[in-house]
Amino acid sequence: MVRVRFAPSPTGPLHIGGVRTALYNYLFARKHGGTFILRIEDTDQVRYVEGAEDYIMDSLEWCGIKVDEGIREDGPHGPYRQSDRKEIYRKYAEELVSKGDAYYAFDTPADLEQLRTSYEKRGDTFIYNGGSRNNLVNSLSLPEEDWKERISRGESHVIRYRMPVNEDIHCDDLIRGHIVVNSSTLDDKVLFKADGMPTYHLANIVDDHLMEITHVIRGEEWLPSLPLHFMLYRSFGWNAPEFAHLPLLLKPDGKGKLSKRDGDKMGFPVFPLYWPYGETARGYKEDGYYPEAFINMLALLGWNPGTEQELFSLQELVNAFSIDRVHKAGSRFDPEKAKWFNHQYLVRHSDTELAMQFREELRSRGFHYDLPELEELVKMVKERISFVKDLWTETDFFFIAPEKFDEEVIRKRWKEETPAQLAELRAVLDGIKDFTPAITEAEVKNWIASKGYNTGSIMNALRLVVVGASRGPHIFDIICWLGREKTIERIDRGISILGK
RNA sequence: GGUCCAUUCGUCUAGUGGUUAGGACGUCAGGUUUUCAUCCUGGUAACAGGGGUUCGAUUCCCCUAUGGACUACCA
Repeated sequence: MVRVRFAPSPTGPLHIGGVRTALYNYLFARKHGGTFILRIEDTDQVRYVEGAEDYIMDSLEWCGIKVDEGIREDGPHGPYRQSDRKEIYRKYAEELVSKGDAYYAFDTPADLEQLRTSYEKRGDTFIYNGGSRNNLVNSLSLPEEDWKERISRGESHVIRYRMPVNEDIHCDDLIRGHIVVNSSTLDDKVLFKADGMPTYHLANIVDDHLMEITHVIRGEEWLPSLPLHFMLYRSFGWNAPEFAHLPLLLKPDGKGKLSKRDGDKMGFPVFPLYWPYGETARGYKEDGYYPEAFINMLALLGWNPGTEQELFSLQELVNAFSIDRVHKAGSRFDPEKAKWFNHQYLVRHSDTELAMQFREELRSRGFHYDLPELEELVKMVKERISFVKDLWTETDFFFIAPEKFDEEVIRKRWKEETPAQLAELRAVLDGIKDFTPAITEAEVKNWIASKGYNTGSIMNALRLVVVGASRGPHIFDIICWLGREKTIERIDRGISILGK
């Protein structure tokens, strides 16, 4: 039975890299008929941010990633928040001490900091491990009655893992294969902090064991601690789960991990939802992305099915997903492709649905229209937009007669004879009984031909007075949607403003 | 600095010893649309470098380079 977990830390808004990690865990669980668990790792009391926990859960919900066991849904392995599990960790740390695989250390952070800088000055690196622990203040270097006295006195202390000396640690990763690290390059990591909380390393291993996690799928930033985690499982005598370390999401340009700064700089969100606290951040949802498009885009960043299919529903992703098709190298995030995905999903939405959303937007702008009219509009422009909000920018001139007229177009299209021709056209339009695109187009073209006018100059001048610029759908679709009256109004207005 | 991981078009990637190195995004050109866009067609563009192994390496091994992660009583 597959059991996986997504274990974020509530230190701020959930980054899209985190969303992808959650997604891959979810896909893997669903693919194998397993369970997807959300565990909140809030053992750092200092970095805890109010609201982050709800943000994480709301984000997953928006994405359609359903949690099977977690804070909101509860489950048989709770609680699912580490601060609520506080009581269980100390005894595991003590268990390791009694086994001789961990020890008490009394060095203060200030002492260690000083050591680090003095080593650095000499060009050395300070490592708290088998090479140095005997010269430091801990239960391995101190006489037994001394360190026992310190503990009973309540002296501040931590519990550190006793990393073996010069032993090759062999680990396996589902994505990266076999990895060997010599234990002497590793340090005696703190497992239990002086504040009574476990560190990530301890809490993570204990909870994964207690929650019967079978596969740990997490970001590549955890790869360096994989040997430690292997050792912890060994010390506890537990079977280790399978591990898979996902490649990182990189900046679209330049170097390094994708960060909030990149989004701000290049104009795209780095978070799924709007983050309302402190330094606010925009979200994909509020930017107008469909969750399906967002998820689809994210899924293909670092994984692919080996076929040429690019558009996947969540269910299709579940069916196609496999961990061994996850790419090894980090992937640069491409905001342009994200837009393309959204466009693909937008055009697949029905005209009616888009029209309903558009109607809401128009209402907020003070315009009230019926659905069928708006559906006509949607039909005209949906192919050329990526977001629902683009409906307005593409069709604003349908609702507001142009205030300004494009200078470039005026220069090219507004000739001496234009006002007179448009006045004639006005009369022609006025005489058309059935004001539909097909009939209007035919009548107007007949008139142009009979007069020997130049089609291009008439059509473009008409577009100029109706739209104000050289853009928009087919001109006859535009004027027929507007109706005869408004079209004529705009012609009159254009002639009076642009004159001759 | 140390440890570990990675390296195919600008970007996401396919490819597991013999391919004209394929697709998508972007970009460019042509066609369509007497607007703009869409759409269609086509083009551009990649195996980081050097050694091996092999009849033959993008593919296997080593070195170098480059990039990345980690190096906290943070996760």
